[in-house]
Amino acid sequence: MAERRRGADLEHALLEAAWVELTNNGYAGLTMECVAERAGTSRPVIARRWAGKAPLAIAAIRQQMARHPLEVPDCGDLRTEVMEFLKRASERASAIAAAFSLFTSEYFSEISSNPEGLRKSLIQGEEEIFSMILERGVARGEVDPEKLVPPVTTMIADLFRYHVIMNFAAPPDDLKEAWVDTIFLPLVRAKEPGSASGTDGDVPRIGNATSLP
Amino acid sequence: MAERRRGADLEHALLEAAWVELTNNGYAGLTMECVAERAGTSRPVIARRWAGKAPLAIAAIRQQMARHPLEVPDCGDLRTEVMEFLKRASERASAIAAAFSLFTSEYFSEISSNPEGLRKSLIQGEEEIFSMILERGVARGEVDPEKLVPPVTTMIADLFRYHVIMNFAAPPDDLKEAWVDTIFLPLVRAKEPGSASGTDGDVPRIGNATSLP
DNA sequence: CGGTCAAGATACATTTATGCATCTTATTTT
DNA sequence: AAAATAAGATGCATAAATGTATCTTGACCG
Repeated sequence: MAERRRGADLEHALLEAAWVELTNNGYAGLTMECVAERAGTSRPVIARRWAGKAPLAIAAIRQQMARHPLEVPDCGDLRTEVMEFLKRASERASAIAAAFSLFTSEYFSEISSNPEGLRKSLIQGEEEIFSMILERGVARGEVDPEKLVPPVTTMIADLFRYHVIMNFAAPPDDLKEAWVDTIFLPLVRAKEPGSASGTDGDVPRIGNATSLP
Repeated sequence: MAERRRGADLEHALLEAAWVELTNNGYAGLTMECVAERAGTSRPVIARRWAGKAPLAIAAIRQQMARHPLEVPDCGDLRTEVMEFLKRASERASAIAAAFSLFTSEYFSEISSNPEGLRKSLIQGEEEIFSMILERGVARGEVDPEKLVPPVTTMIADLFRYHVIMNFAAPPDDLKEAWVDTIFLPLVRAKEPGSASGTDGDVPRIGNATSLP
C-alpha cells in the first residue's frame, strides 16, 4: 500500500464515505463494512473513532451540513431573501432526508426523543437565520410584526422540510415561488408599506389576504 | 392449548400484534418473532400469510387506518369541517408515523419510490375528502375558488403531517386552531360574502369558532 | 536514526433475525 | 366418524453485521 492517511485527513475521508453510503442506501442500509471498503480501509479504523452506526451517521450529516452553510445576507428585500433561504436549504435536502432516515430507523428507539429533537441538535448555531430575515423585513416596513406568530413564522421552513422528507428531493423552483408568493408573503406583509417598491404588490391574488390593522 | 384461532380471526389478531410492535419499537425494531409471540403463536403462521416484514407492516397500518375513517360530513361551515378533518386525522397520527418509519427504514431501498408514493397508496379512496370540504365552502360562498391553487389547498394537511412526523404525535388543539385561523382561512376566504356576517374578514387570528348549527 | 503510535489487514466469536422443514394436534369438512 | 386442512411448536442451517483481538507496517517525533 502506498500512502497512509492519518488524523483529520482520514476522519474526513471516512465521513465522506459514510455520507455516500448513507445517501445511496439509507441509514438502514448503512454498514460499517461498506463504509470502510469505500474509504479504502477496514472496520477497526472506524470503530476506533465512532461508537456505532448512529454516531457515525450523525457526524457524516454534520459534515455535509457544514459544507452548505445556511447564511442569507441582507439582499434589500424580503422576498429575495426568503427565496435565497429556500435555495440554500435545498442544497441540504439530502442531509435532511438522511437525518430522517436515521431517526426513524433506530435513533428513535434508543433515545427517547423525536425527529424534531434531532433536527434542533443538528441546526445548532443556525436557529436565528430565518428570524433575522424576518426582522430585516420588519425593519424595512415590509412585514407587519403583529403577524409574526409562531405557526406563520415557521410555516415556510416546515413546508419545505415536509416536501424534502416526502419526496427525498428538493422542491422545484415554481413550488418554492408558490409558497412564498401565494402563502407566506400575503400572510406577513404589512398592509401598506408606503414606499410601494416594485418587488411587491404586483403578484396577483395576494393583496387582500385579510390583512389586519 | 385451549382455543385455536383460524382464518380471518387469526389474521386480525396477527395484524393487531404487529401494530402494537410497530408503534412500540418502530419498523426497524419490528421482528416476526416478537409479533408471533405477542399474538400467541409462532413465526411460520406469519410467514404463511405475508412475505416479509414490509408487507406485514403495511397490512397492519392499513387495518389501523380503516379503524379511523377520515370522513367529514357537511357541518354547515368551513371552519368546523376543517377542524373536524384535523381531529379525525389526528387519530391516525400513529399510523402516519409508522408508515414513515417503515419507508425510511427499508422500503425506500427496495422499491424505487418515495414516502409520498407510499402515502398515496395508503389513502386510496380518501383523496377527495378535503377537496369536498373545500367545494362545500365554495358552494356556501365562504371560499374564493380562485384562491384554491395547489400549494394552498394541500398546505393544511401538509403542515399536519409534518408535525406528526417530526413529533411522533398529533398536534395540540391550539396549534390546529392556529393553522386554520391564522394561516388557512385567511388565504382562502372569499373577500366579501355579501351577507357580511361578522364571521370573517375582520377577525384577527382568533378562533372565534364561527360555529354554526 | 530509532522509537512510538496508529493505520490497515485478518481472523474469530457472537448476536440476531430469517427461511425452511418437520411433526403434532385442533378444527373443519364431507 | 374419518379425512383434509391449517394452526402451533420445535429445531436447524444460514446470512449479515458487529465487536474485538492480534499482527504487520507505514508515518511522525524526538
